[in-house]
Amino acid sequence: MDQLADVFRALGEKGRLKIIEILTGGEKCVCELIEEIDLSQAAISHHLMVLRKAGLIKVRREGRWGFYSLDKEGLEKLEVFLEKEIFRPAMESPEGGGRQRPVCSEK
Amino acid sequence: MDQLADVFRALGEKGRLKIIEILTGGEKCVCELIEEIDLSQAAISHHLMVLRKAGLIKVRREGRWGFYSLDKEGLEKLEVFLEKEIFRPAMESPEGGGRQRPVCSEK
DNA sequence: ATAGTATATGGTTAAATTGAAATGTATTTC
DNA sequence: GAAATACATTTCAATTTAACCATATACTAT
Repeated sequence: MDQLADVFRALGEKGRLKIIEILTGGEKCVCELIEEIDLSQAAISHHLMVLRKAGLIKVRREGRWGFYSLDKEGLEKLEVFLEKEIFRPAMESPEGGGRQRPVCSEK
Repeated sequence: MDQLADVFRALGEKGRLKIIEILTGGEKCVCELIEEIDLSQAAISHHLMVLRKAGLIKVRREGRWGFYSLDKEGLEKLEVFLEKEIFRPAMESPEGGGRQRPVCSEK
């Protein structure tokens, strides 16, 4: 449940979100990311690391190149959690508890 | 697209995630959150502000009390974005681009 | 071996975030 | 009106994070 916060924190940055979006188009080489994103190579490399630690992407190394792609397993875990624990309960929860006085007033 | 990062950043903290989870049970008074979460009143108040700015929760004020609940509209926007822009494309993207050599090697 | 290319990593610094404490502000109760 | 309650806001120190630069590694080509 603490890992989950890491996942969201990883997504909570413009550059990293951009990386994820690009990778929805399929596997990409680091050099392509560098071309498409206006950040230094070092910064992108760092962001890739953060996303990888969060379980959102994975690498395949081929010689001196690194090919990154979405980690479908990690994303699916996220999707399931969000649906089951957040979105569905949220939509089903009553619209306004309707209370006039809270619990704290009852002591 | 920059707001979106704010939403994720808001979710990327244990305490705030906990608040969201509690609120999936329906509207709650601040005092209830204070009882259930092991953080100072000030910290919780601050987290509530962050979540509110991100459009994830909303307040209803009743006298001196504040009742917080999930912002269904904001959550639905998030859900739609994730499904359309991330999860679905991710699942449909080819498993491994299969390239042996990247774009950068072609110059 | 040498040089070059692609990427990762470590050090540094600035900025953002966190939480605690104190204080401020309504609102209610007496 | 005074005291108490519920909560928000400000201030500050500690921690975390992002970006840059320089350097390191890993592989390739010569």
